[in-house]
Amino acid sequence: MKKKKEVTIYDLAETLKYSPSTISRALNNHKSISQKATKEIQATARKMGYRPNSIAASLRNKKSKSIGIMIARINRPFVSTLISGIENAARKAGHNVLISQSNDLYANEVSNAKALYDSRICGLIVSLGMETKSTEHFKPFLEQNIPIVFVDRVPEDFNSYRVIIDNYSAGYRATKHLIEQGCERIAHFAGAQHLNVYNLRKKGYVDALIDHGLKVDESLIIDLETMGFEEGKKSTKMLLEMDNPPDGLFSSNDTAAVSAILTAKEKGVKVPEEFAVIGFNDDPIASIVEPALSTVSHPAMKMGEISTQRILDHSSRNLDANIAEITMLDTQIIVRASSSKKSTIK
Amino acid sequence: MKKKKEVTIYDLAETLKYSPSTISRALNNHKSISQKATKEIQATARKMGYRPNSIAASLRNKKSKSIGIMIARINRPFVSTLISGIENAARKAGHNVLISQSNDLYANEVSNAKALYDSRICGLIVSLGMETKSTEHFKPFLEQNIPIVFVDRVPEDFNSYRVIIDNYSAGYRATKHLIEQGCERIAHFAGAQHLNVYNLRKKGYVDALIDHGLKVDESLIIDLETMGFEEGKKSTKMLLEMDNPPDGLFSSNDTAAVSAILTAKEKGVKVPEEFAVIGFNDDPIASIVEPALSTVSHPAMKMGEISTQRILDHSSRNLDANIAEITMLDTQIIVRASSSKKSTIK
DNA sequence: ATTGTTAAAACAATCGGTTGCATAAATATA
DNA sequence: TATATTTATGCAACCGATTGTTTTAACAAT
Repeated sequence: MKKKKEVTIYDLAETLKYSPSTISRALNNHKSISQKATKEIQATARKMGYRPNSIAASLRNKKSKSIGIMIARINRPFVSTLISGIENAARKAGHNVLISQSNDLYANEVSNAKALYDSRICGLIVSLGMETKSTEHFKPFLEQNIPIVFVDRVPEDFNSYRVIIDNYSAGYRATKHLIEQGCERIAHFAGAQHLNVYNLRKKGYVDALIDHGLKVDESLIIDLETMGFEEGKKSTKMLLEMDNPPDGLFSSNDTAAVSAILTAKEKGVKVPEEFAVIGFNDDPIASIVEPALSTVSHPAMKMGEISTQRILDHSSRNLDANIAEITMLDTQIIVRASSSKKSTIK
Repeated sequence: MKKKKEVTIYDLAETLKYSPSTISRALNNHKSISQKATKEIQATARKMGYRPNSIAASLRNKKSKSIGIMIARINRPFVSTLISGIENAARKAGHNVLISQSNDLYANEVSNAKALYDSRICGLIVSLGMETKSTEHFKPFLEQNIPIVFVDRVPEDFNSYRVIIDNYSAGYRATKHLIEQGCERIAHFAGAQHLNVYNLRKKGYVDALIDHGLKVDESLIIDLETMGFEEGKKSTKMLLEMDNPPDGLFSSNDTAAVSAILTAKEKGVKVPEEFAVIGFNDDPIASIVEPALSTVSHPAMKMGEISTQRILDHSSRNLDANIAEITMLDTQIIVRASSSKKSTIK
């Protein structure tokens, strides 16, 4: 219960017979303070165990050095890696990282936005939840010129920074890869279509089929709601029990893709020979499942770093938050055994 | 660049002809303010778009409503789930969560501790990094009566809250399980021995062998430094190429256990018949590998929630941080195919 | 009508830095 | 030597909420 008294700039001022303003400036290496005084003050600060109170500074500056994160769930490989990238970059720049997760509930997203706003974060990084269709709750940030960076799952209609991958191209290339492996009836696990990531992947898939002279069969396209394991399993069963089952599958995530592989094997359908599969994300499970899952890799860590950079730049250059700078990153098709009908890539 | 002016309690005071103190009390539902005034003030606050400035409150209260987290790496299944649990519980209580990762570097851990301290967090949740042997950098928190909760990887010599699992018992039971399945020469992948989690698991392993009349062969115990995939692979090869190879393996994490399974299969060694394997953590890869990996499950989410609760309780009941309350949670042996030599559990 | 009691609201200090402006001291210029 | 200029430091207001201590008002008791 006895707390050691904190050392403040006032204590330093008294000890050193300087004014608090001089102490403050010296600690911040302000040029208008003499070398001698600066050195002396910093040395004494260290000696006396001075620790800056960043809350006080934030209040005065009307802005904290904290970056807020809003995501649906932290414990997803992609998301946790994204956060890791954000944290690394932020920490290096002397910023803190505040996280909040919505658990995919819109109401939580709204209240988290409020909480982060009240914390006077200097920037916000968001990947939308499944339920989110409105973006009203982000407006207050722009009104205070607090930059928002949308990552991966971005809204269509909101003017701000975006750090994304080319989902259309990724979907197109993943599908093309299956076609090149000789697939002729390719199914697709599509996610919730109001989320642009899933929507664009599906578009890429459809266009790839068309461009290669394959017909688009709506019965092979399944909009999985959660893209979860059980859902994938059920849909795979359904697909494989069709009169004219597919010989390939492009799943918009790895979880569903892995469940498809396991389900196919259970049913005695050979992967990739009779059923080639490619997923999306390159989660750890992708390299463990047998046959190993071909997939599309996301530069998650890099996306986090870039998002942070956007915010830091915005703050330091005093930009207007009401802009729309889009950063689109490359994805990579990772070919593993689950789709290798022709080559003998393991 | 044009920012909308923030509404403060002073604006409300002026509009409503009340003093700022009355406004503040009314907004906090203080009993000394009349029902009528409280209602009127809260209504106007809403109408005028008032948002509390939690920074100002923190400064005045000398304490923020933020819980700090220090971990080695965010993008690990156990850690991200732990954080998820912390965040859920904290958010529910109106607290923010500040994260920091050390990437397993001691220097980072020290500087992150400083940064969090400067942010005047109201509590700290820590899982130690691989390199950490000293705990000096945590002392300042206790001096300010800021509670520290160590989770999972806890120090031996630091008096504070701990939320842990019974690693000794888990190690003992995991090993016993292999013995019951008929294993007679059981190897062990042990982690860095200065970390108590690995140390205790090893102790449990050793004692289980002894208690069941098996001899402890030091050549079967390998202290993997990072417990990573490649390291596991190399060590598994080494083990299986011994003159008298082991017929079972208890690995202190799933990553190394999975690599062992894959390596054994590559070498034509049958799992579990010739080489039964059990891991630790119940990562997603454990259920995907074939044969599915038996393992020990951690209640990661719950550990996060409990840790948060410790901090909230501490703050609300104004306790002394210099105490050592230990919460030990149960683990569960999850039996899957990789260790099922006898039964036919899938 | 006077004093006592209670309820409601105001006053003013405080938290710990930051910063525009004023002032003092030191140096340069005329 | 007097004045202009530069350099270094101090003064004081400010950020926005909180809270112990009055003060004021309203009502009850005598």
